[in-house]
Amino acid sequence: MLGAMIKPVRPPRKRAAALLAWYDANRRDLPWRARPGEAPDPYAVWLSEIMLQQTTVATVKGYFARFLARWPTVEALAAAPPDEILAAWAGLGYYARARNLHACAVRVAQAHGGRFPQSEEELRALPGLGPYTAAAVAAIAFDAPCAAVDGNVERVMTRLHAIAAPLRAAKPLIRARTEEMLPPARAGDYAQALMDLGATICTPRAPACGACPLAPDCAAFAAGAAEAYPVKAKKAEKPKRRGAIFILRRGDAAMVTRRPPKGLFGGMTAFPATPFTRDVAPGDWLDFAPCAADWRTLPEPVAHVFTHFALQATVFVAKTRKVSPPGVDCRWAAAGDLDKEGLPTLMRKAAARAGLL
DNA sequence: CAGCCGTGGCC
DNA sequence: TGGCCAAGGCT
Repeated sequence: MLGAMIKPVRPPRKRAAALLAWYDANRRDLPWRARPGEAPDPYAVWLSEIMLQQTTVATVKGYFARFLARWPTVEALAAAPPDEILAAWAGLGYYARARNLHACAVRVAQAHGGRFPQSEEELRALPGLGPYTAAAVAAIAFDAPCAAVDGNVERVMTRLHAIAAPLRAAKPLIRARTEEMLPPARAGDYAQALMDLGATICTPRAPACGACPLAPDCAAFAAGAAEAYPVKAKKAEKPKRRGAIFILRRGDAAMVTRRPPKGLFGGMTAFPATPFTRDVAPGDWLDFAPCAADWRTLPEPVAHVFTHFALQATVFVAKTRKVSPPGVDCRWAAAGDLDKEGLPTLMRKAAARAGLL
């Protein structure tokens, strides 16, 4: 009877074997993923990992295909004008990723002879690669024995071990639990297996525990409380802000400008606008117009929700006959070419509202 | 180190 | 409909 109260959990190595067996039978076929037995392309692995940061697989697929077709190698990407990369990234969000993408490509091309370094430490030193991405590229592209801990893994591990501490405090334990299962070989498959499990079985809501290869070991499942994990801190209330976007028409063209290199939409092409990082009172809006003109507001403001605030942007439109754009970094963009300019989604909404798209 | 940084889809 | 979520990194 001794031990009758102890849950018969398999040792980490057995759990990993069960996970890898499940992965071999259920792995997702993704465009950036090497087929079994084929060598992964480190460039494709890296590019996909950057795009997938806080971004869904469905959204990334189109961007990944376009980038890989246009810039097939890291050298090609390094040689591309940063503006073209930013424009191609438009709509994907978190534009610092695009700036770091190019900076990283240049570094790999120049300092590493066009080959990605294989160690987690060297990868971690590249722009845009944090703890997760460095480990993921090392494991997936080079089979280095590294544990890549992302949101999927955090969910799987907090459930597997019923880790009730809030996520931030739980991170060291989650890492230890992930590393203890790391198989000596197949580190890349292990990383991808955990992500596939998190994406298809161990989902945030309504997890399919009945189909989970780790269910026999899962403390949360045993307690019937899988959905209770991970425990997250309360989120701050999302502020509501107001602002304005200015569309200056000159015949068929509209004035666009280059956003400052950092901050919201850093480096992107956009219409002139009030600051969005704070609420700007309607009475102050015209202070930020690119020039004096007969500015008319469109009837309905454009609504756009960012990660940490919700914006209601009133769109102003005016016509001018001046030949030269009124500001530094300003130029005229033909309405028919606006698609190629690579406008962030908020600016596309404004253009559409003004009838330019 | 908590705040900043996009977007689209889901229920 | 609004909150939550998705393969995080930077400062």
